Amino acid sequence: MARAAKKPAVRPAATRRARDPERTRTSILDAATREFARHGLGGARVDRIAERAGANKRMLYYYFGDKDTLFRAVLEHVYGRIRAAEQQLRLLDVPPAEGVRRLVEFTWQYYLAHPEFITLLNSENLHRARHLRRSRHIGAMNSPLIATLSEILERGAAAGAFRRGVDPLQLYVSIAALAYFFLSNNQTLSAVFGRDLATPAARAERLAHMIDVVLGYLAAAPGRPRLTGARAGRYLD
Amino acid sequence: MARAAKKPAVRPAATRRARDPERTRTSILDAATREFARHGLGGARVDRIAERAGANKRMLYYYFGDKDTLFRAVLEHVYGRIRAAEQQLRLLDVPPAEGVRRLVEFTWQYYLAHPEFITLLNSENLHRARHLRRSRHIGAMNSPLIATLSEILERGAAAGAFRRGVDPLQLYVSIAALAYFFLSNNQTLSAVFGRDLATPAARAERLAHMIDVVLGYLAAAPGRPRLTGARAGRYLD
Amino acid sequence: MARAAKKPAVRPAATRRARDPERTRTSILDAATREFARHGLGGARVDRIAERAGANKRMLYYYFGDKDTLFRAVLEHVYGRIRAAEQQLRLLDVPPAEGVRRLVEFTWQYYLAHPEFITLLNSENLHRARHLRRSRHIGAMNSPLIATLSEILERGAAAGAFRRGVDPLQLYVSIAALAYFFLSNNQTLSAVFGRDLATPAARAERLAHMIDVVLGYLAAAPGRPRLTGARAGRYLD
Amino acid sequence: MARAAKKPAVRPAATRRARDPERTRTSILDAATREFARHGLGGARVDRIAERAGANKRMLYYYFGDKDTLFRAVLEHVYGRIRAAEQQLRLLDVPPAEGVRRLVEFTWQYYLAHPEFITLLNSENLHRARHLRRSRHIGAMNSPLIATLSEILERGAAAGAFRRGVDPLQLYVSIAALAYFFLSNNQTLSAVFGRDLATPAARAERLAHMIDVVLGYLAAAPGRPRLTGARAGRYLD
DNA sequence: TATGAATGAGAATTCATTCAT
DNA sequence: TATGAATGAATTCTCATTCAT
Repeated sequence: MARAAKKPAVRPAATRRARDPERTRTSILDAATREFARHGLGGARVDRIAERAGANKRMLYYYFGDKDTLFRAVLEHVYGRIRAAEQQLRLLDVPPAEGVRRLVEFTWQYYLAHPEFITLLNSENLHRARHLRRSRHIGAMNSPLIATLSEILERGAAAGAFRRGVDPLQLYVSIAALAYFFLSNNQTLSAVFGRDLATPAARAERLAHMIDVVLGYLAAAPGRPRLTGARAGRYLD
Repeated sequence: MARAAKKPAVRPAATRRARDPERTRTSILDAATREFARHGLGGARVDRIAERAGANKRMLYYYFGDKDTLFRAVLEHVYGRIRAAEQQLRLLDVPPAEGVRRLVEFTWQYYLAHPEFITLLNSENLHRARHLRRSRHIGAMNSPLIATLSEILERGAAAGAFRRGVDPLQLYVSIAALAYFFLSNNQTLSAVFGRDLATPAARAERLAHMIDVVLGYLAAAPGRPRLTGARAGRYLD
Repeated sequence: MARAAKKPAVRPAATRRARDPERTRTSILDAATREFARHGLGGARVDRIAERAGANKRMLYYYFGDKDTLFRAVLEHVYGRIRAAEQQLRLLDVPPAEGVRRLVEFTWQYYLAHPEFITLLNSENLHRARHLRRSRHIGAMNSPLIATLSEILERGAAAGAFRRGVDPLQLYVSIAALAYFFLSNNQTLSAVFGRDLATPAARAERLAHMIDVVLGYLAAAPGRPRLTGARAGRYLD
Repeated sequence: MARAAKKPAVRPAATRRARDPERTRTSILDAATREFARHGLGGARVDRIAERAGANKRMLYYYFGDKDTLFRAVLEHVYGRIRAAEQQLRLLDVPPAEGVRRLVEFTWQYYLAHPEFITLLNSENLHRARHLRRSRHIGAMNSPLIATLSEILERGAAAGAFRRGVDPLQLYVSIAALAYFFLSNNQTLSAVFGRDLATPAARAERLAHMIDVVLGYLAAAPGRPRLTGARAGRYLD
């Protein structure tokens, strides 16, 4: 209805966006990943995403519906990438202890190389996993490494190198925790302890420590009294 | 459509807020803590804070200047509370292993009882510790437990119960990490693994596992080759 | 938040719309009739029309130019339909009173069966008949029933059954009014009077009343003093 | 959070809006009445309302919540006005026929003087009385004239001047209908019949006709067979 | 004739913040 | 110290329309 008569669009053909849907979609997704990672869901700006993607803001809604759905797409995207990277690991090709060490190193390096994964997950947790739960791809986000780790633990225990009764899920979570927390909270830790924990040296120390903790725990002499499985009941609130 | 609209405001003088500056300030701070914890800095709403505090929005500016400064005040507040709680611990009154166990339990229980601490820290890290660095009280946020832990580690090593060469800061961070990550990421972990990790049983399991990991690591037989301190250089990027 | 987003569009060639220009045009017109009737001109959405028509949005512009012109086409379409229906009436084949009764009944039933006619007319009146005035078919929208009614009134008066001096246009408008208003305003009347006026019983009552009014008026005893024609001057503002 | 540092507001005190809440509210309501009446709910623009009210757009939300609620407030407002005007009528102070005539004249003149009432009601009916039904004042919108009319009909029937068995609600609706439809649809009727129905003469004619119809109907000789009450069953669909 | 992609100007609504009293 | 009213700049999302193929 005569919505403000169009200007004859004098824009030269060169600056017009190429008709490449896939490319448009991808550039929006990349820009969104970056924006959400940097500012969180609440702080992210749709305008900035569109601008950085070099796309018309309208396209963002055309392809993704709305901001929340776009956020979900971003989550699925980054989960997809970490799962793809995990596929490359060949943890069962080496001795158990080496396999665990590689898993710790991989986890550490992945988080280090993909800081957006950490902040995106934090945002999603702030929102109580609202978007993730709505995702149809959620099943695919469950890491296949749990099964691999289970196998490693069994082999290690069978060889007498590892303690018995370790829950692979708990261990997986702990490995993630040791790396994730240090990086996620790097800024506040550095501020509070008055010590820059982002230097290469500080990082190297951290990785070494993490490996020590994990392997040290797994290798612990069996004779010692220990809390596991059944005895955990003591800690029920 | 449909939202709260101005009602003709006929509040009788009697119900008007008493002129109790301290109480006003405190209720604003509490409401802000809750709001920032729940929605993050970007998602928090000044209006909601004022409303929940039962204070006029203007008061918020009167006492705290602006939203960012209020957020900083909240951070200082929650840090103050955890430090106060830590003061109560008497970790040196018991044997080293017991002291460490108590520290793990304390950390776990504090985070569990104060979920706002976790989300507030996550928000602050998203903002690269911007507010914390501006705080004059930042020195006071450095936990005194590092020193205590250092003493415990020494005693344990001297008694032959603990391994040597453990960096108390790294260990402190690891203990925090094992608890923090599980709780901070509880929602996404539960969603992805299709397993409710917020149940009492799941929590009890986690705590037991954490204690196992920490004590198992510390107790690890010294004879084994291990990566620490000097050898960490291998992990420099 | 949450809306329809682009799905990767993998529609197989087979399901693609056949190249049937007339069918495309018709389905767009039908969808538009429905959309404009339901939401008014301002509330109607071009997207919804295209979607419901199963046509590409571009086609809508190809065939009708723009939203306003499409609205005009819809008006012409519905006017055409009511005129066609009126052609079927054989009001002069029966006695005058019966003819009038049939006209009232027809009017009532047509509006009842075509609620879109009412809301479309309301929309057009809101826009001060802007589209209608631009229509080239506007002449054809003048109901032939005025002439028929004129003939009926004359016959009735000649037979001493009807009063004299009745303006057929005024009567035609009144008959329409009695039916139209009740149906057009059915929702607000029902709400305000706290009585569902859309039930079969309420409708039957209304029709009976309307017939009473019209025939009662026409049959009114002649001797009584009455205001018509010349004396209407009294009501000039 | 440092939302674009405010410009020092160099606006002279004179142009600053007076702190008169009631006046602000009223001017918004008036502007909204006009805008909704002219463009319908869908076509109305919140910006235009604010501008015409001389108020900041934000105030509209401050006082009314959102566009829909504002529309509801407008409806309540105009209903309130017509009910107030009806209160002034003293229909029982004159003979029955004169009372009815006055009611018809009042209805006509009110609609004529308040065209916004008509278009607002049309809009509300387009939206299926959605806003009205949500109104808490809906009870007060039921005209007290129904009761008055009932009394008039009884008196007239007792005096042998009016027919018996007339439903006051139906008659009230018919009176409204005869006036409302002519005015509501004036533009399309004028266009279609190629005759300007907005002239003083056309209006005078219409009013005279309406009075004739209503009084003629009421005065109709009782002996004639007639459809009322019980016999209405014939018209059940 | 048909389609999916793209556009720019709005549209409603929200937000942190300030003013007048 | 406290309050309700007011502000202007965003912010998300929408809409009619056009382009390239």
